[in-house]
Amino acid sequence: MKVSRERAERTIRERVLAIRPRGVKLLDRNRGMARGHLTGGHRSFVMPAGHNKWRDDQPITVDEGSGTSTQHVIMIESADGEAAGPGGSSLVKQERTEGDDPQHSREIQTVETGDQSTTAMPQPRTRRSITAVSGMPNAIKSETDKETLTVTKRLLHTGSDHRSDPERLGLGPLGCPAVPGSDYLPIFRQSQRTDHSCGDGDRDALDTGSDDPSCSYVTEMDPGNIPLGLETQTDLSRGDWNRYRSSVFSEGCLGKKGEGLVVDEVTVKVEGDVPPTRNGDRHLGDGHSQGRGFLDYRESLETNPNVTTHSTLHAFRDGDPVSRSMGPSDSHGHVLFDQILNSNDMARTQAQGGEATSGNSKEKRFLCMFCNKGFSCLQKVEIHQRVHTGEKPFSCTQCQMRFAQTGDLKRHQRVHTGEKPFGCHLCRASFSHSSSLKRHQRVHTGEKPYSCPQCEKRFSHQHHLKIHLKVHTGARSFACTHCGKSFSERSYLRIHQQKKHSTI
DNA sequence: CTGGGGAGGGGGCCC
DNA sequence: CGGGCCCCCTCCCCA
Repeated sequence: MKVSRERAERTIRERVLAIRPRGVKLLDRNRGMARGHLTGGHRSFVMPAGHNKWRDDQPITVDEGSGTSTQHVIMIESADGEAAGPGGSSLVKQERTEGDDPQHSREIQTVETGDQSTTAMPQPRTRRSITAVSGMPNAIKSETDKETLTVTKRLLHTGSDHRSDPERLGLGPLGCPAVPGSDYLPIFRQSQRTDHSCGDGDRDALDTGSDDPSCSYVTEMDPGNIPLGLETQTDLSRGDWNRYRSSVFSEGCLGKKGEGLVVDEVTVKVEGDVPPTRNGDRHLGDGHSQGRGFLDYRESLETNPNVTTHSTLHAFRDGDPVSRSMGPSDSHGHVLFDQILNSNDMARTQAQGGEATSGNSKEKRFLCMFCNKGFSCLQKVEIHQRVHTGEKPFSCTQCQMRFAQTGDLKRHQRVHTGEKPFGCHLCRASFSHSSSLKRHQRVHTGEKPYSCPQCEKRFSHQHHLKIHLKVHTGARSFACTHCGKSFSERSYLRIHQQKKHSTI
């Protein structure tokens, strides 16, 4: 397998160098940062193992600046790809050929001009989804889905260390980094309008009234130290806006510096059915434990044509199409952005961070470009923005789960190790979560901090209160598909179906 | 059988 | 990086 993979890589490399030295993205999901081979791999184009049926002639439109060209996408599945599970190894090669498609040109133009023109695209192409599910059988979207995909080449940077691994990003310690080389200069040019920020007026405290629609950072590009290309995991729960934009950098599949080849910024606009939100997905699904639930979750992420990713590290440039799309002038972007945060996120943002920009603005000068929440340093805002972008650079070596924060990964790994370091001193119970222990101890203390406003009933779990509230509201949102009977809880529905209809 | 409630597992996110 | 909170999920018990 190794020989096979090396051969494939060598072939790709040779062809890349021969054909399009700057326009290649190589992606190997098995060689994420954990292995240190390809630290900047994006999951932008993920062909499922077993679905490597992307034809060699499936084009991706590429803006070459002065014109357009068509790239071919070739998926090469490593021999161990499928065996490695959903995150199996795969390579994506984009091979440039000539022969423009007028339709592609139109797509590029619409993207380059941004704004509503993208949404008003007269005849969206019907195209096989570029976002496919790893290991999922019906991954390829219906041909009827209207999807477009545009790859826009923006920045070429070769010959340097395209650092993408969070540990190598050159970012300082989380505590508050001295951004290397003062690369980032926060500039607050936020509009009084907050269309791009979920319409949360509370976050306008630091607005300065500039017409610039976005909170921008000026990046003084240091060719040798550009933090780019965090591997991206899309996350519908946080962002189902239709714009897909990520920066694709590769250090070269062979891990050799200087061969980095760049299809730099990839803008993929996908139009299709309204995507399910994560919450909706979960309600529709019937399992969420580590097995099936996770796969469902992945499916929701990767099969949905509206899955988007966004590499925030590039999003601060002026003239950036994404910035425009998120700007007040982009009504479509406004709508899309409203979808980014579900109501829970909105409420949480307001509750937890809504005052961040107003309470201590001097301390929290770095604003999230998506929600305007303020942070005290750049790295924190970058981590926060993963909430919106879906970037999850930290992957579990055991199960392919991915996390936006390293601490979450560390905590998750207790699932595999069985470690439960939080033991109750009143009983023998132990937990992997500190919060679980704290919650458990309410059993001993009798504390029930969650009270129902309707009947004064109290609960030790907040979720219990939430369920209980349905008693008052009469909400029954789980209906049996067989008999129509509705239930207030999914578990009730499931039990009902098991007993009445023998499903599941 | 249905539904209410207790409890634990675990991810997201912020401090 | 750990602590902590929030949230969703499932399982279980019991009236």
